[in-house]
Amino acid sequence: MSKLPDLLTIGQVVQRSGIPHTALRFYEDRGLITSERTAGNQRRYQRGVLRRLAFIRAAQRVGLSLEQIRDALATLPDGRVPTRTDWQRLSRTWRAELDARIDALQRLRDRLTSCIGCGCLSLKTCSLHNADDRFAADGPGAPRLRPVCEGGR
Amino acid sequence: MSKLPDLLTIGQVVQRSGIPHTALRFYEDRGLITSERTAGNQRRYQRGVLRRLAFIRAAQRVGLSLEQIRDALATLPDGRVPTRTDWQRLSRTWRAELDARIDALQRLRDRLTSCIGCGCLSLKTCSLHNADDRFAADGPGAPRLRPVCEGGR
DNA sequence: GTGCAACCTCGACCAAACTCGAGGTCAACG
DNA sequence: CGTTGACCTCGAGTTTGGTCGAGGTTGCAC
Repeated sequence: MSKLPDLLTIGQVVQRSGIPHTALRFYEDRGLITSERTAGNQRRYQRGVLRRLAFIRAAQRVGLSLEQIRDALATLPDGRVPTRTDWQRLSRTWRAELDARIDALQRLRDRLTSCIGCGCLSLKTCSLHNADDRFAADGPGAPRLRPVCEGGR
Repeated sequence: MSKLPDLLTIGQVVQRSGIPHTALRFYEDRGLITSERTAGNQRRYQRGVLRRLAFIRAAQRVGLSLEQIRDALATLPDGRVPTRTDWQRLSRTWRAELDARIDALQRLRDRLTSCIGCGCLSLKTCSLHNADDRFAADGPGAPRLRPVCEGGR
């Protein structure tokens, strides 16, 4: 009986994920994915890496940094293949963060229209400016989702 | 004469905008703002620069690149102080862009939940992955600033 | 007319997220 | 055994959006 091979070469992963090999190695460096090695020191990936990669790309698309993604992936079980439940847990986290992000964007859009749009924009009184302050002072507590763009550092 | 002391030093602009002087010079280099010079070669900003700066920060917050912002600002009249109407025109542009971004984020969130969340994630069939493909084809060169979502391009 | 803060330029450096290239190894086919 | 293509490491380069520091000038108060 022909059985699907359990381990993928880097070339196969490139082909199936669309992610360049340079990026794969980069992700490995950064601890987002892992690989085993053959006797000849070549990488062999477990199938699950494809799901991880899809997840990484999806998370990047919504503006999360590799560091944040790595931290999230680190919550997946180490020894075994993640179950549907494991992924669901992660997904719920992203869902909440996405909701927050959408919310922030909508607020911003509405302010932008009513504030810049009306020509009243003043650094003293404008709510857009105040919004900046609020963002800047967002500090204490858990590290928030990186804002869409961090105004000044 | 009633010559209004309309011109601000860079220090004053820093104080009133909260943007560091290094960034101000950087923005000037990139053509986002302009300044006049005194006989002694020091920058003097027109009052309107404050509104421009607020606009720049607001646009950055929603994930637009300085290049995009510069292009948008370039549509403002060159010789005269922009009127409310000028700003309104710009604001409408952003409004559309923001709407598109919000839309894309929502779609992504829904897909993420229904796709990764359900554990079905497959690189062959998953719509998340198909969305990724467009990304992978982005060609060589350095990565663009990761947009909130690749909706507008 | 001097002291000093504020300002100037310019080049180096930072961080993220990669890409590229050089120089070498491994695996499989003929 | 030789060739070819896939793979390896490691360091340097790229873009965006800045910051930092050195070394020099300006502006204003005393």
